Amino acid sequence: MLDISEVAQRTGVPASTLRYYEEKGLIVSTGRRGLKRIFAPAVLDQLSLIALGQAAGFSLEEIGRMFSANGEARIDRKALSAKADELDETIMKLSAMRDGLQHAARCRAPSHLECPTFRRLMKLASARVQKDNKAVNKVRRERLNRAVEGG
Amino acid sequence: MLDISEVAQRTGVPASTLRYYEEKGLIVSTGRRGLKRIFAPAVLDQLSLIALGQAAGFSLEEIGRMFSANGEARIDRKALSAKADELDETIMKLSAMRDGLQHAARCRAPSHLECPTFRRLMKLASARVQKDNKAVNKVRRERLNRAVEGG
DNA sequence: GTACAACTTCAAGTCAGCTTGAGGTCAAGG
DNA sequence: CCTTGACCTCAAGCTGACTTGAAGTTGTAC
Repeated sequence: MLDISEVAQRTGVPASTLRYYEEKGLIVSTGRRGLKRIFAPAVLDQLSLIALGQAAGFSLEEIGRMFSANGEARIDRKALSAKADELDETIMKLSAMRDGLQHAARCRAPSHLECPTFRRLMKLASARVQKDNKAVNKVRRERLNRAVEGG
Repeated sequence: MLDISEVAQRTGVPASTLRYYEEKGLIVSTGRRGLKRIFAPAVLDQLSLIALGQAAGFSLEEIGRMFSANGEARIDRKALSAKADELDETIMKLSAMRDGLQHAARCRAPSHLECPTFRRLMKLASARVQKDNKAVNKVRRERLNRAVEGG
């Protein structure tokens, strides 16, 4: 049985975040000693699972829907497979981007704006940047770096 | 010369966003007719460039640093190449994730938590999920979908 | 038995990338 | 000349994932 600071120390997840996750139903504490939360060691696995989900680009809400908060993280295999497919699509798109950027870096056109390949990429990127924009971005790559560091 | 609604219509970027981008120095309007902004057609390219950058996962700030706001978007080839490499790393990591998820979906272990491959993945993902977490996530895949739609 | 460090709750703040709303201006058409 | 609607500004609001701070509680060491 672990107290919150032990969990924090072992996982690198701050205590404030652990409380937040519990509030959101992503993890559970198995009891209290006075006021203080007590966690079962299984929570460590839970947290790894959450980190995995985040690194794969899923929101906490999605992660919450993927598996239960009590130690027994039973993931629906169909859902997992669907997520893998989603990820695969993302990967293919990012690959196209990467290739475009690489081309632009090598390309000898006087300006990227005059490089046909670069323009094609730009066109792709600007196609249908419609409404329904909402939240944010950025952390993802950082989180990924921390998560899978070393490949 | 285009007014803001024409730019909005042609690019799918809302007027409010265009004003926001101008405020942030990502684009420039070439003048005013009365109060109303006037844009040079070059802004359309600018906006494509911004969309491209966002789709590749860069923040507006990074994008701003990569090229100037006036039509002449001269991108440093070295920076481009570096970004491509960054993207490549991201892709490799996401690929590892995808493979892990696929494995977990097929794997016959009673619970994913008992599947060695899945555990290895989790370990990777949870390694060094340290401090310095900040902003958000999520939109990225969506934005990418809009941006590169159709691969 | 008392000090104190470590916990607790709850409300508010942060960040990016925008959107929304109130209230104001002004060029063009009738 | 006057109306109108598209534009303007500025401030505030929104989402997700947390963090921070104030104020209260408490197991443990002395």
